[in-house]
Amino acid sequence: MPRPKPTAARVFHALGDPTRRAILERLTRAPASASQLAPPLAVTLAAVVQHLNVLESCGLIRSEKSGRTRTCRLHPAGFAAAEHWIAARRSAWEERFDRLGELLARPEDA
Amino acid sequence: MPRPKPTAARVFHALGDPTRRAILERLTRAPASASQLAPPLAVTLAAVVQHLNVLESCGLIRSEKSGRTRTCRLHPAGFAAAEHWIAARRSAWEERFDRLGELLARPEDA
DNA sequence: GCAACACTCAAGTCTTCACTTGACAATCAA
DNA sequence: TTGATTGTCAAGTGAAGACTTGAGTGTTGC
Repeated sequence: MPRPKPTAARVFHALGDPTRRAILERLTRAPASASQLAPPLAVTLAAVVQHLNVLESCGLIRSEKSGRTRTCRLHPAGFAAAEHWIAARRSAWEERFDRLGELLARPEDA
Repeated sequence: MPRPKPTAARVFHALGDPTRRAILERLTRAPASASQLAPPLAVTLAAVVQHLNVLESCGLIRSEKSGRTRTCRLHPAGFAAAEHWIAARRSAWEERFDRLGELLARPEDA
C-alpha cells in the first residue's frame, strides 16, 4: 500500500469524483469495509477498491486489514492539505483586497 | 455568461485540473486577461478561455469585459463552498474522535 | 478604411480515468 | 475440507474532458 504524499493537487483530483466524495461522506459517520461501502453506491466492489486506493494514496483515508476485511476510516492529513491550499489563496486575495480598501480610503490629497 | 452555482462538487472538479490551479495561483497576485494568462501556461488562448469559463461557472473567478479584453479576478464564493464542505467533514470526524477519546478515558469500572 | 488585436465558437482529436468483467488469493465458518 | 465471503489483479470498454485548429466577431489604433 503506497502512501506517496497528501499534496493539494492529488487531493483535489480525488475530491473531484462524486463517488469518492460519497465514500468520504459515508466514512464521516463511521469506519467501514469495502464490501459495506459498495452496495449503496451502485458500483462494483472492484470499483470501490480502486477509489479507496486513490483516497488512501492522497491521505484522505487510512485502511487496515484484519483477516479478510479491510477497514477504512477518514484521515485528516489530506483534508488539511486541501484546506491549506485554499486558505493560502484566500488570504492572498484578502490581503490584496485590504490594500485596495486602504488606497480607496486614503484622503485624496495627492 | 452562465453563473450556475458554486457547489462543492463543481469547485472540486475545477480545482482538480493543474492548469486551472495555475490560473488561480496567477490570479492571486493580480487580475489578468486571457491573453496575459496564456503564454506561461504553454497552451492555446482558446484552451485558457475554456478553463476560465469553468472557473467562472463555479464561482472561483469573476470576469468583466471592457472593450475587447476580458479581465479576470479571483472570487471567494467558490473557495468558500469548498472550504465549507471540507470543514463539515472534518468537524464530523473530530466529533467522533472526541467521543472515542471520552470512551477510552472513562474509568474502567464497568 | 484597414490591419492588428483579443476573444469567441464549433468541430474534431486524443488522453485520462471511472467502471466492468473474469480469474485468482486469502480467510472464515460449518 | 468445502463453500461462502472479502478482497486483489489485469485487461478491456466507454465516456468525459483537455486541448487544438480554423473560422468568425467585435474593438482599437493608425
